[in-house]
Amino acid sequence: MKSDISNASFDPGSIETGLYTEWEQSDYFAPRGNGAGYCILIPPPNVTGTLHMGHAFNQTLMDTLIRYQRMKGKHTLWQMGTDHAGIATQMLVERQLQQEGVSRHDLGREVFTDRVWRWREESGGVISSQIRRMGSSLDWSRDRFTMDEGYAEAVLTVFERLFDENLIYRGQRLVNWDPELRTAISDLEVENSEEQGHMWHFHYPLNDGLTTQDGASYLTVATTRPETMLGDTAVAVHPDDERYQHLVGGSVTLPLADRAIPVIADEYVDREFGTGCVKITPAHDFNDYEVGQRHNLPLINIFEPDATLNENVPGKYTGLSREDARKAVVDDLEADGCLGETKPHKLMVPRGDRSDAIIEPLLTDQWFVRIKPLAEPAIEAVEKGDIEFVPKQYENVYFSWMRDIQDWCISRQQWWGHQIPAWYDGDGNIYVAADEDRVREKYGLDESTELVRDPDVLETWFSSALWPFATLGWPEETPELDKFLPSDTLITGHDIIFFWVARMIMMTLHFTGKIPFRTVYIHGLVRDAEGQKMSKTKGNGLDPLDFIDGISLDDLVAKRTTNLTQPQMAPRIEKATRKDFPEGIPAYGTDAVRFTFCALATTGRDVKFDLNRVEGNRNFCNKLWNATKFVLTNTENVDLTGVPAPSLVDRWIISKTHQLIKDVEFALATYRFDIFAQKIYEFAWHEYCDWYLEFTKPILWDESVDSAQKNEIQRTLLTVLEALLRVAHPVMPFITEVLWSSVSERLGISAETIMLQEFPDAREFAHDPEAEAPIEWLKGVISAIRNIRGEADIKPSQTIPLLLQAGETGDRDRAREMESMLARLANVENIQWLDDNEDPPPNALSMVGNLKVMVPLAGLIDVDAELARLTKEIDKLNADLERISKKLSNENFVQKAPADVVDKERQKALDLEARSQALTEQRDKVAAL
RNA sequence: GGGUGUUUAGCUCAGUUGGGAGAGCGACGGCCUUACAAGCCGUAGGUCGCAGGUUCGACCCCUGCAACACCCACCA
Repeated sequence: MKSDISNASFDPGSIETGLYTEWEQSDYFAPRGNGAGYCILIPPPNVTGTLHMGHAFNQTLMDTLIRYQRMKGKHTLWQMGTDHAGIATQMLVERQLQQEGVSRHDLGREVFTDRVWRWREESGGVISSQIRRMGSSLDWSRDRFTMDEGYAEAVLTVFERLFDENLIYRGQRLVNWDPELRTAISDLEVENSEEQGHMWHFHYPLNDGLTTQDGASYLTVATTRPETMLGDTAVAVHPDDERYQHLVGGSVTLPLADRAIPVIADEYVDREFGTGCVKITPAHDFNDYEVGQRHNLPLINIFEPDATLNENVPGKYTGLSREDARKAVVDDLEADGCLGETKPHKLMVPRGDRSDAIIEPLLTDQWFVRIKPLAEPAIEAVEKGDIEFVPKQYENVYFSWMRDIQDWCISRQQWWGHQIPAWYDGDGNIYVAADEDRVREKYGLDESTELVRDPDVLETWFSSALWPFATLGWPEETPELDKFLPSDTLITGHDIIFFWVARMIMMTLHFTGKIPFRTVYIHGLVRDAEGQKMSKTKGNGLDPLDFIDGISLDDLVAKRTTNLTQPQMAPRIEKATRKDFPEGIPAYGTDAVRFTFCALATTGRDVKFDLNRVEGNRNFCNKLWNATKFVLTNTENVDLTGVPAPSLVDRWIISKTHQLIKDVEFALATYRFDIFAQKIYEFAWHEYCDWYLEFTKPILWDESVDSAQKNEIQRTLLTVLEALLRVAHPVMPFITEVLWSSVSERLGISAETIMLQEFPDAREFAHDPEAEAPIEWLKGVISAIRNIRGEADIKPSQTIPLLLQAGETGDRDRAREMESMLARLANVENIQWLDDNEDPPPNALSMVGNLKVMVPLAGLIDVDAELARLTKEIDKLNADLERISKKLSNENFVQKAPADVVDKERQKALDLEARSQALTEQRDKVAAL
């Protein structure tokens, strides 16, 4: 992309828009070249979703690695794909229908799913365009959807094989039931939260004249779920509990229901807790279910799928909601004199992660994956180190879950998703194959057998689990499977380790015999600046696109307050928004946002997202822009022929470039995206711009300097900048592309894009300690003068004379050599060397090593201010000196510490002492004035 | 109840095998110096959560405690 940057100021929107389309149309994102394969799996976003902070963070890291590896010459694939997101998508469309006043049942299954497909067509483009706006270099040509034809084939094949291997079964089990969505969900989809409730004590009258030890004619049970008592089928006590042993085998009458239920003994009961008597409701509690199994208790299901009470309870309760039934039961028990004490009680309430409805354990027929046999090899793969987690401690999280894994409920009573490929005949026999024809063929059934297909669908994560191989053409044997499986790095948040990562490992190992990926990089979750989870309900969410492209305050308020699940929050959200963003949010651009995410990606902790960081990094982009502008306007006539003969400052910045490349490569190899960003920032701003560009000015602008010398500087300005842009490209693709096109042209490089250039090689930039030392010395002297200026309040525009004295051998030559830079960067004139025995005029002194840097007072300097500055400096030195002397006078230290450490400390003490002494003498002189 | 992580400058966070406490933002002071005021120069902030231990030496290793965060778990 060609654009004239010499007169323009930095405007992210104008350079970023359009560039992505050019890249994509030029097919730069597709795998290319003969290098080794490198592949990253994208966690497929919901097809009907919109980009959120998690995506932006996640994709920044993935794209940084992908672009880096592509530049390293790898045959790189980052494949695009989206997820059908069963429950989430169905809920969304159902909500739309609700606004139209119809339900999915009014439409019927086929019309409804057609409607979802249509919605997917309409809205699927949103997330794609947002991902493009992030600059993510995904291979769109291989875009997959978890319900496209080939993918569906993979899903059906997996289901059938697992069924045939007896690893999938159908059974009646107590499952987590979401009464609002009216479907089963898996253990992982249940979120437990502590909520305030009550503990009720009920009296169940003993039968046959039995009494307790203290003479009561009833047993007292405690419960947090009064309404479930209507389904009780026993009361349990601990077998060794002396208080109740004599009652075991007897019975009580269940009030309200007026049934006799047995008193049983079971180890499950905790004698210490409550009264030591537990009501047992096998059909509505996971523990009670187990107890019921052990004692052959009947199961009485008292709930309809929507959690209203059914006909298995006394008629007056039938049809009531859980909440109403609870109240009625408590009231009626009280009226009957069966209610004991009631007290507030904190309890864990299970809620559906999608619906937020309270989950009900319910006895239903569901499909399960027998997971243990799949888990074992998956555990082993991580134990052996074939798969590695970064950071390492997540392996323990993985192990602890995998070793205690429970069978996986995969059927959902929904319409949107992969319908389960199982058919039933009139006798309830089960047949599994991809479609009905294949069922008949496989099981030898003719048309006389009537088959009905199971109406349920598979949960979304069942199909996502196949992502590593289903996207590459499995069950066909494709070249892609060969090249890109296993993939290299999986980058994801810790919230989906169980949902997705573990299941991919199990499924991929089982069906391909290969691991799905070598490294799992786990990043933190994105929170707001206060560390709160971002959520629509709280109204503290930020849409990445809003600070990439900017948004007005009114638009932001509108966005945050529409479609709220709790509309009453709107005023509060509006107020907070107007306070936080009085001017709306400016457009910071994608590069700044990506750079920020990288900088925040320290290992293993959540990130608090702060827009101030984005602003700072936008400024960094601006810095790069202007530096390039400077370089371009000062290198117009550069001559690139001949062998480079870099000067000392050139050699210094080249050596720094060498170090930069080594540092960033190490950072990426160890997944330290924060260090990667930090090194680039540090080098570009504080070495290249702050120092090197300033060093070049006196040379470039001095008419007495010969053109050959200028040319070397110009050449280095360009080559270092060109390398820097390539180093930074993985994290800030847009601005580097634009700047690079001009810089590379100046260097005679003809190439269409930076993204297919090689990543810089450290060996092409000489490591040069002999150039670094004098330049660091020069920086020290300049800083010393600036310090005197700052502290003594000498105007920058005031040119001052400079005196130098003492110092190391060679300092004198250095000073002469770099006089022009010293003069310009510190605005000094008449640099004068004094012999060691010469007595300097009254002056302000600063020490650089042993070198005395002096600015004559001569009416320039306030004596009191100078005394204060010296005192401060001396105090600092003396504090250091004291600490070191103490160390050195410790015999143990001198004897036991390594000799080189001791020598170093001794040398340090000598230096400090000399400097302190010089400054102290100086203070006396100034004081005497 | 079990587990993991965090605790360093006003804020957000680095600190690689134990050997002189750092950055960004913010604050303060000074500058329109011909790339950039989205900038430049300078300055000030920290008994590194607490208490012990190991060591010549601890932000770093060990033990205990505290606070916060998150994950897992069936306590009626």
